[in-house]
Amino acid sequence: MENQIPNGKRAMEEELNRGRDMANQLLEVLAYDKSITHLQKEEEEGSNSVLPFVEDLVRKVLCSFTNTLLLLNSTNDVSHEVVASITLRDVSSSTTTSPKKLESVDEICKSRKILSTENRRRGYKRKSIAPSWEKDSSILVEDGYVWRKYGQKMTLNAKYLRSYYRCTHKNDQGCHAMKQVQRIQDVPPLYRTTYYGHHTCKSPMNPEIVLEPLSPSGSSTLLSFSNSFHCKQENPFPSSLLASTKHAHNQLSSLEDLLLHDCEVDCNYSRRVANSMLSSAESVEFENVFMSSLDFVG
DNA sequence: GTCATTTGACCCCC
DNA sequence: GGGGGTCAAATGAC
Repeated sequence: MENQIPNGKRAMEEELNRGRDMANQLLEVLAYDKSITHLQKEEEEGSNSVLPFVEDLVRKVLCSFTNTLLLLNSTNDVSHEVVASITLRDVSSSTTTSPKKLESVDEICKSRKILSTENRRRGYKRKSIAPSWEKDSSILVEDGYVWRKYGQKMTLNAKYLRSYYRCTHKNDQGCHAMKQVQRIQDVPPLYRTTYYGHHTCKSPMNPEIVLEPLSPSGSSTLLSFSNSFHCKQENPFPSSLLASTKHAHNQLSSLEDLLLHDCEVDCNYSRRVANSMLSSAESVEFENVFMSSLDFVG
């Protein structure tokens, strides 16, 4: 049954995967080039570099590949909208305790607990949808969207934590796309990324593209991206990779964390990317962390 | 002050 | 009943 995918479709998938891989490689090259020319550019203030423009273009290409793959994996005969089961707790009996009336810290704590247990789950939703698609990869490919981590969990039959992400634009644009990242293999590192729902947001990396709804079809296709380029860690390098200093800092801390606790990643790649994101001083600081992490690894 | 991540707890669903 | 998905307070970074 699973082999009923038409050859044409499979060929398209392979071609799209290849294109996407190449776009990723190009992005990597750009990041490397950026790090090399970083100091030069500082001295050449006012020079009009085309790098940001090229980078933007590459991201758009990347988004196109991602979106096309998503669309390709959707089926025609299933309802577009993914309906998550929404279960609201009976709120009629809930009480609102005013902390102002409490006299002791203990009581405040207790009231917080009460508020937590009685009110915090009113909007509780549970995903009841089949994954849109999933892929296994030893690298963690940029998909052109910005994700926000909302939880992580150790699962029963897994050696590693599973991380839960939702689209950053869930609140401002009501985008319900989600993904899970589960490391499934140690050596070589292998990650399984499972996508749920679809992006209805206009990604900042790709403002022109709004994804059409994906079907929640159970016939998710396993996409194996060939790994002709080196390891890029998943969420610590989201699509906002080079977008802002703020993100760069966040990613640096994630990167440090990776280097210290998840040493299987390609350190050289991480090093280049991190350096490309940072100022000279920060790069020096990062190098210190990097070198000490190498010492730690031995 | 704002925003992202961490983390313990809640609770749906198998 | 327990696993796993989600929430939201706490915390940290900027």
